[in-house]
Amino acid sequence: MVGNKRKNDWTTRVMNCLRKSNGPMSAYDVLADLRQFNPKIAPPTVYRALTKLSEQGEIHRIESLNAYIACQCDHHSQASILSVCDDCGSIEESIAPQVLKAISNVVKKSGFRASKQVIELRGQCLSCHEGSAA
Amino acid sequence: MVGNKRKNDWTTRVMNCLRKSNGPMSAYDVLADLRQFNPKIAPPTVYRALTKLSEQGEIHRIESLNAYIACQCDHHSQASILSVCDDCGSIEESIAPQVLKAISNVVKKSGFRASKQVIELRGQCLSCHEGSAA
DNA sequence: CACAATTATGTTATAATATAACATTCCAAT
DNA sequence: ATTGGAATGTTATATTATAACATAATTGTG
Repeated sequence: MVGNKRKNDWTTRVMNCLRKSNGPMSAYDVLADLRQFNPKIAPPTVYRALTKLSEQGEIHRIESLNAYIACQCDHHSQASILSVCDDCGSIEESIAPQVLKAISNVVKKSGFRASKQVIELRGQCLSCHEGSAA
Repeated sequence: MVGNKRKNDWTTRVMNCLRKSNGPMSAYDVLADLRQFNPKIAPPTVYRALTKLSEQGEIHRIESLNAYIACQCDHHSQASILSVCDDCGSIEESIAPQVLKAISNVVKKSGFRASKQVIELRGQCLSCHEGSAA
């Protein structure tokens, strides 16, 4: 085969699973879902797929939730802000060039070389706070 | 008692433990350390203390490491950038008003209300990359 | 092709992180 | 002293993740 891709492998199935999901899934949520294809599938298979997809920027690991979500934009491999609604669990992904710029301005001073950025917001989405007292 | 503080409780001991540490500690690292005061101490005690200290801004939970570190600045409760060196494990904390501003500009548009920001960088600190090919 | 080398996948077991649920103690207010 | 609430202790278990090794598929080379 020419590329490094194969049809119907677990990586593809994990990707499909996350795309079908309305929200973030834990690795074990994904595992449960994949049992439909093979009831004997084990955690390492899922984690390997999640790692690969994450490296490729096709999914995001939400560090503050220990959960995973399909990248919602086309800017794979570009850092984004993940806004997690603590009420409804929805995730919003924002492309954030201004934030990346601001971050690079800050760490430039100290000489730190970032290979990865984690930017997550926890709070309430618009529809969960509008009309409420909070 | 007047305030809500007590001397020599576990919260204080956890705080001291993290302050003495050179770097981030896992909850179980802290647990092991606290066994010197009471060999029978159990995880919930440590997690309760970590939660309380975290809410007060006296320590930071590093989400991408599942570890904890004493706040290194005096700006408790203000979001900061945590730069994690993947080579030596050191953590650098930067106060980041520009970043907070940039983030607020981004999410303002969508109506998301952030109650907490997680901003973490993974990479190499200055002393770990200077003089190296990378 | 035969074979070795490499990479991917499967499998078993266990490590590491975190919390639920309930019991007990402490202490303040009545 | 009693009660009510908060903090702490205790037991058990849930959740997340990886180590270590086995097997199979793929590729490169003579």
